[in-house]
Amino acid sequence: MELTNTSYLLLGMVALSPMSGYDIKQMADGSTRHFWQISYGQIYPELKALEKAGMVQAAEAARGSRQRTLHQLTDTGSEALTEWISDSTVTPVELRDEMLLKLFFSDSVGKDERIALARKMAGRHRDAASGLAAQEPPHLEEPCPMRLEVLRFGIGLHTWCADFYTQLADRLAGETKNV
Amino acid sequence: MELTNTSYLLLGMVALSPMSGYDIKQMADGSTRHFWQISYGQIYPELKALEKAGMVQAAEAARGSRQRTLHQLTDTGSEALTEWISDSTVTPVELRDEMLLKLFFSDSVGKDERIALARKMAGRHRDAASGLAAQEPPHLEEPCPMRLEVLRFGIGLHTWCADFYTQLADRLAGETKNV
DNA sequence: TCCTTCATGTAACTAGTTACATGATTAT
DNA sequence: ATAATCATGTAACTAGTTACATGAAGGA
Repeated sequence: MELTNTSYLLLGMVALSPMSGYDIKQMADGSTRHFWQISYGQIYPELKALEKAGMVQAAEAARGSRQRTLHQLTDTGSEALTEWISDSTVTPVELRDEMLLKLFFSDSVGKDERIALARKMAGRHRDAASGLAAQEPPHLEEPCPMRLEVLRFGIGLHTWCADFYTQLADRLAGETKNV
Repeated sequence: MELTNTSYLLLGMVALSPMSGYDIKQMADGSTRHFWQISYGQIYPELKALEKAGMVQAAEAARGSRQRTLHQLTDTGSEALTEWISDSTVTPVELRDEMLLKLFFSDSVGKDERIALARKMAGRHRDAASGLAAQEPPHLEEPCPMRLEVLRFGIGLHTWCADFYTQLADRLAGETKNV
């Protein structure tokens, strides 16, 4: 079976503790979302496939009469996960930004629209940064240092972006030429 | 007809000057690639669709017996493009980074592997930044200021990332605890 | 001669999203 | 009551990539 990065995300999550598909989605939304989104449409079918491949083991764990299936990493799954993490093949970071595409072509529109766009972008990144900052655990204990490092990366990145676009907007507003 | 962001990328490109699908690909690879990739598999069918929708006008412009179809923006296309750029609806930036996903889960692997990964990532961003820097025009004339701003954004972003991962790797290497 | 670049295209595939359906539990 | 949350799932769709095919022109 060919595992995708999303498969490894699932393996990595159940490695932290046994989880349901719902748990994984919650966890991912609160951690990996800013650089790797996932949806239920991937999670549930993929968990089934991983179980079939012997990478995770499913166990019924209903709460009352509300069904719930916990998934636990197997030795095979753990091995596959470790191998994947250890393989440091360089892969490119993929970025897609509609607003940046607009900014790229915005020479043809009026100055005010251009500035407004840059300011919106600055705001977007400020919001993203503060959203991530809210995820930071209040206590200074560090059970999983790298998760915290990655979170701080996200905060720093969006803060940098916010600053860039703020400065850009200010600079554009300060220029006298162009209408 | 429902236009996608990729459609607008094509419109934006042919707005600069009439272009063939091949030209667009070259242009995009040398400019928008770092935040909006495109492939021939999208370009050619989409150009046909845009022509049918009256957004671009195709004209045969063979060089010798080597075929070539130039596409020119129509008034309808120009209007659609301007409207799209002017609409400053806030859309999220999409990021996908396999290596960052590995780093996120790398608490379970050895310290050396973790550091190696961070260094690889630093290198990746250094390379990306210098690749973009090579795109910078040598002459200081600015026909399309925003294109240059977006390029500088890319350079700055990757430089920031490179610095982050370098510092992270150094910090991890400096720590005494953990094996 | 042969490799690279110019140039256009398509078919098959992969990944991922959206929208929906179902139903139990808990909080307001 | 009823809204929100917990929980699982699927079908249809969309976007995008990959791999291939074709062929001419130009340079080594």
